[in-house]
Amino acid sequence: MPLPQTEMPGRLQAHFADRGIRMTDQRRAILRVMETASKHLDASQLLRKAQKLDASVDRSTVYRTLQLLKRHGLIDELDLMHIHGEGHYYERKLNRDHIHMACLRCGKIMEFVSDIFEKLKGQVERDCRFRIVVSRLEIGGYCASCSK
Amino acid sequence: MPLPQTEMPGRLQAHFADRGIRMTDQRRAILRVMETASKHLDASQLLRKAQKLDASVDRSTVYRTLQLLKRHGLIDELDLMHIHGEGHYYERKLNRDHIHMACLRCGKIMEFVSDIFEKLKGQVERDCRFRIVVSRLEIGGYCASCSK
DNA sequence: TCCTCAGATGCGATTGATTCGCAACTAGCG
DNA sequence: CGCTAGTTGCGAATCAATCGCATCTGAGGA
Repeated sequence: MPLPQTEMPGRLQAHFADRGIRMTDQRRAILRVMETASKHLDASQLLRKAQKLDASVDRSTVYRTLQLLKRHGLIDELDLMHIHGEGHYYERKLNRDHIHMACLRCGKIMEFVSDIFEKLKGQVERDCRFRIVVSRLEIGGYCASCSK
Repeated sequence: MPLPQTEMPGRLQAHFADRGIRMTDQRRAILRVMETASKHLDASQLLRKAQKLDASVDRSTVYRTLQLLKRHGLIDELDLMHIHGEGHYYERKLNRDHIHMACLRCGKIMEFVSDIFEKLKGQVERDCRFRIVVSRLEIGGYCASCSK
């Protein structure tokens, strides 16, 4: 039997609690959507989904919460090569960075984890004496089925 | 003694001529700015510089020409981690892809060429059977002097 | 050299994403 | 339970980028 929502805060809510960041119904809804989203929500999708949990959530609050999450390094902001317009996409930052590939023909988004990517970041930190906070590798091209 | 402008077209103008793309005074001005820019112009900087060469250049023409250059794979579009707002930056695509690093404190932009990056792209093409057309690796963090 | 017209341009309006200003509201501490 | 700093909703504003359309022009052919 699943615990009631308030007792199953998830990592994002836990992070907020740890830092004494005030929790509101609206933030709870937004964080929950981010926690459970399968992938890559843009601001308006996030708004719609959050409003299903708490109808009072406003667009501004979504943007303000996204900024908060960005500042705390809890989410990554993606462009996905602007395949669907100029907006941004968001996803929870997980332990492992990954590459995003966008097929310019069918629009499919793929992800790829690579040790070589980790090595590359290591090289940048060492050779350029640059302390990496956030990194984003996006690739546009043609997926296997579309390049045939 | 430098040749007159019309006889020194540069690579972008040459590419246009090769493909039979119509050349106009406005495009000549915009291409010339892109050719000679040291780095990373956004659309409004590009507009201002192009208007110094041809006062009639309009904002729309700048955006239309940027689209044309993008479609022909002659320029890369960058975000530079949105350090200075939501707009885009453009630079001529050169033979060698490079990584862009943006210092979150001082705003400095650095570039870095790496064989490991080339290897990583090779891995993606091979392992994911993905034909890469364009790739963009941007890193945000703290440069050597700012991390002290 | 001149004609012609597909393609390019300027201008102003428009879109779409994001941010802001402000008055009202509320979480959470004492 | 009351206080107050932090948060919210709302509507207006901003900013980048695009569009519609009437006008103009590059460059190939007569």
